[in-house]
Amino acid sequence: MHTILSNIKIQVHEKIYVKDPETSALGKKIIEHSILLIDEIGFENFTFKKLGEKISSNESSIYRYFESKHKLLLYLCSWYWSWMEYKLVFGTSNITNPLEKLKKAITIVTEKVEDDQSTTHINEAILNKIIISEFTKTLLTKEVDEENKEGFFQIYNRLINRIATIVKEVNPEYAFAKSLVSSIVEGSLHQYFLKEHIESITDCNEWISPTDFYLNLAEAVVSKTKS
Amino acid sequence: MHTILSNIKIQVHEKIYVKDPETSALGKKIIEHSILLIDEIGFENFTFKKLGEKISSNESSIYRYFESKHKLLLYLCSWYWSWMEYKLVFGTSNITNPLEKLKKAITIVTEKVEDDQSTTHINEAILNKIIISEFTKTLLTKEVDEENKEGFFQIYNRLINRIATIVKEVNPEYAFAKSLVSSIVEGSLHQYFLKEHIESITDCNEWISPTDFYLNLAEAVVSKTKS
DNA sequence: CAATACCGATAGTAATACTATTATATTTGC
DNA sequence: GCAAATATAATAGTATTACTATCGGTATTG
Repeated sequence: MHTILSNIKIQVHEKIYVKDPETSALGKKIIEHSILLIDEIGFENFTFKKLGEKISSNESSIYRYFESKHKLLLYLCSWYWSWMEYKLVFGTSNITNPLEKLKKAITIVTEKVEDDQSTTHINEAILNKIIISEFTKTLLTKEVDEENKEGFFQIYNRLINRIATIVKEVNPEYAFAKSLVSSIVEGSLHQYFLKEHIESITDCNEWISPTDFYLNLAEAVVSKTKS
Repeated sequence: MHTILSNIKIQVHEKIYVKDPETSALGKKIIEHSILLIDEIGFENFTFKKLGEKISSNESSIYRYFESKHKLLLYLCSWYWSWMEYKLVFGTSNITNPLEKLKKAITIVTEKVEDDQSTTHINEAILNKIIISEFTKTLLTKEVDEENKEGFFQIYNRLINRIATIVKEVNPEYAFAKSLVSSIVEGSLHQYFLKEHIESITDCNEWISPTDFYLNLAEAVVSKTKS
């Protein structure tokens, strides 16, 4: 996996950034430390000024890469889902049995994320924590329609639809493939959050993972005979 | 339902407000118009100053009721879930068959919300729109642990657990009752959001409702034989 | 009818989320 | 190797936000 990932290009929509952070050392530093800082203090308390201090750079320099902190968050999310899509495509490509393929897909998108050593400036395990706490906030804004039209959620969209296609292969009769997948992907983030913060309304804990829960759920749902 | 709801007291944790808005005309006006204004411009753009202008009152007066806009949102969410809990308890009380009871419960928490005429200053249909767009934001903060400890999410918690108990009655073997319910309640909000804004990743539309999706899902999951 | 709670108005503060300008480094292309 | 182009840093400035504090007037109540 190492060599392959370092070769493929993680795609992020061009209009999300002013200048591509992958093209300079400062850009990479911005990405690397924004992940750490957002995780540390939360997106609400995160500012470009604070980030500038952390990387011994200037607020105004960061604005040359991202026009707002919201766009930076969109960048991180896009990057994450692109990386996840890669893992999905790679991890399921050689499985022919649809149900097995679906199980593998669900495992990939719901399992605990470990750091991917092939990207030196991005810690995926920490980025995943940000996705858990901040991703839905990128959708839940008054600008969602425009941003969706611009294609800022394209990759996420494609990821959901890839898995929905697998669901359809397992059971062409099932009428809610997209809703099932979007609720699994988003729900999985939510279960991880509850596990850490509001344990009283989840069964997920040290021994039971969101993956266990959703594998069980998906299997029950797609194998259900028509009612 | 009319007379009963106007008699029961919707409970909101005391520490959420500085002064109970139910005790004065201004307080009720704050609640009524904060719902309308948050729906109109979104929580991020909502300020006490703007609300003050809308109700021909002063910013500082609103601060006498809520110490921050975050607390006001917590109030609205608590109110909503308390109202929903009432509807749940009332709507399921006379059903003895566990599966029927569960179906009814899921229907209540996932169906389209209509305005409840018995509360004159609160438009539940619009409040529901706010819950869809803003509720998860109340959880996804750096203060969630303290606030949870304070009991600010108590009612939501109780609602989830009430339904989880019904799941257990239907199938005592099922190991993920709480996760199932929390993912249905939160997921339903998400599906409503997608239906309005990112239709490409949901099957819900004019004809298929989140309720259809989740009734089908829950039935499949709880009736599944142990694997 | 006096006390008191309530509300509105005003002022002020530190921080946020930027924009604009200028100066200084650094890179690159010839 | 040097000029030109580009990137970055430093500084200043703006409108807005999210409050806090104070004060004076009005309505309520005991």
